[in-house]
Amino acid sequence: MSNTEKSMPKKGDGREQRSEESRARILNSATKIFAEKGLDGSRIDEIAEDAGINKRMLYHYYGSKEDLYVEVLRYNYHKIYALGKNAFNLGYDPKENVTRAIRTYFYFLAENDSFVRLISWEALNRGRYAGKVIPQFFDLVELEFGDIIKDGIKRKYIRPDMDFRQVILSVQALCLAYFNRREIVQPLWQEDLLSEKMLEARLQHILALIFNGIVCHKEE
Amino acid sequence: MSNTEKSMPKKGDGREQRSEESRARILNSATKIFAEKGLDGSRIDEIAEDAGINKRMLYHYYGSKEDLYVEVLRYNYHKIYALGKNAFNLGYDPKENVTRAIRTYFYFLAENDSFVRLISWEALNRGRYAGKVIPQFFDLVELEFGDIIKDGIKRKYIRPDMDFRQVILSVQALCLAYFNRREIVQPLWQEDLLSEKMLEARLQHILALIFNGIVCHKEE
DNA sequence: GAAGTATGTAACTAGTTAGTTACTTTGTTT
DNA sequence: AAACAAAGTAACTAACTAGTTACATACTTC
Repeated sequence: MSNTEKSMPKKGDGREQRSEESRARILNSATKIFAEKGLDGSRIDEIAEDAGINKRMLYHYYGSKEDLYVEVLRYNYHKIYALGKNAFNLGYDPKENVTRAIRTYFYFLAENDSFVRLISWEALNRGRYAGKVIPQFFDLVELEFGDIIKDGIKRKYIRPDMDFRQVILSVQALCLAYFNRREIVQPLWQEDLLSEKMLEARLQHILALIFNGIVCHKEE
Repeated sequence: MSNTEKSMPKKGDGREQRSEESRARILNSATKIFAEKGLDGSRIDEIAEDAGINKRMLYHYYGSKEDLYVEVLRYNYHKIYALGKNAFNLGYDPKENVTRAIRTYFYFLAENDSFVRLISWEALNRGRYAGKVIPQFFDLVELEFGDIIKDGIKRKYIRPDMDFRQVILSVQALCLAYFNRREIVQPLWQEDLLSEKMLEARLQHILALIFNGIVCHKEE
């Protein structure tokens, strides 16, 4: 669905508001198209058309294709930054903390396909553009999750030989890969990976793996 | 390093051999450049120049940019197919089997950066091109690793509630992410992620996670 | 309500890019 | 060695694409 229909500027609007709406429409369309096709695969004309705006104004607001791309990254990374700030706070029970953080992260990814794809493109871009944006946002989430892990170790719930950086990377990987590699996996699994049932099954698998691994343990 | 220097066709070579060499040089250069920049980011002219060959011949041998890309995928997927055939055979000890398979896969990725990047691009392409190649190769590896997991369950070493498809995806994710997200992680970790020490540390972390998870267990 | 400024449009430009064509060189076969 | 075919070259084309320019419209402010 194109962006145009839902919010073309009305004639009576104030100038500032219309401009604000134009900027927002461009950002939404750019998010959609950059996420779908990457920086190289996307066309400025397509973004402008999808946003229902003239190319002239797109350049007026965002300067260049690359600048727009960086803005898109900033805009989307901000979402997960906000998520971390709200949902990653430390409660008493370590298992509870880790579970909540992973669940929050997992369902955030499930609902933000653009985000998943944007960070995947960026990984392939070797973080060339994300580097301009990440220092402000990303490590904050990582650090907050890192605190949860470190707290779990201190309370002797998590094994002390676990490097929290490795754990963070692993949790990210386990969550991301499910969405990231969805289209590759789908034909082999023959199931709708985004159904409520399958999402929950994946989350439970991740939690089981993170907490206990695949091996039979006598206790629990 | 360009491909040209090492193997420009010698004047005395037979026609067939020169042609074979040209095809190979194109495939190597294309692998390098497609892996680096993706399908959209790569230029045919750049590939031709790197291969030290005229564009005319590139089209003569491979037809079109997309066809060449598919050939590159086929060529590289074949490597891991060969790997699976040799290294994923079933021994007696389930833990041993899983360990060997993961170690083999992990170090294969460590040594085949192009492969890592190509499958990552393909995930973002929604498997559009890999789909033409995967049926022959990829699921074979997956199935062989699947057999190892299923065997482990039968022997009561692996928990019976583990879905082997989820386990495969998780192992892939844990290995891939380390290389895939290397450049993003590097500035935060401040270490050379490809050093022998760090590679082995990551592998040990993956094995620990897969077998036992992060939680303290009394036995072992 | 006039002047000024932000928003918007369409046509254009200069450079790029996948793919082609007309032609040359070189190895092979008889 | 002549005839043929495969390998190779350089210049070209048509379509595309990021970014610009000259011009028009409409809101705001004085």
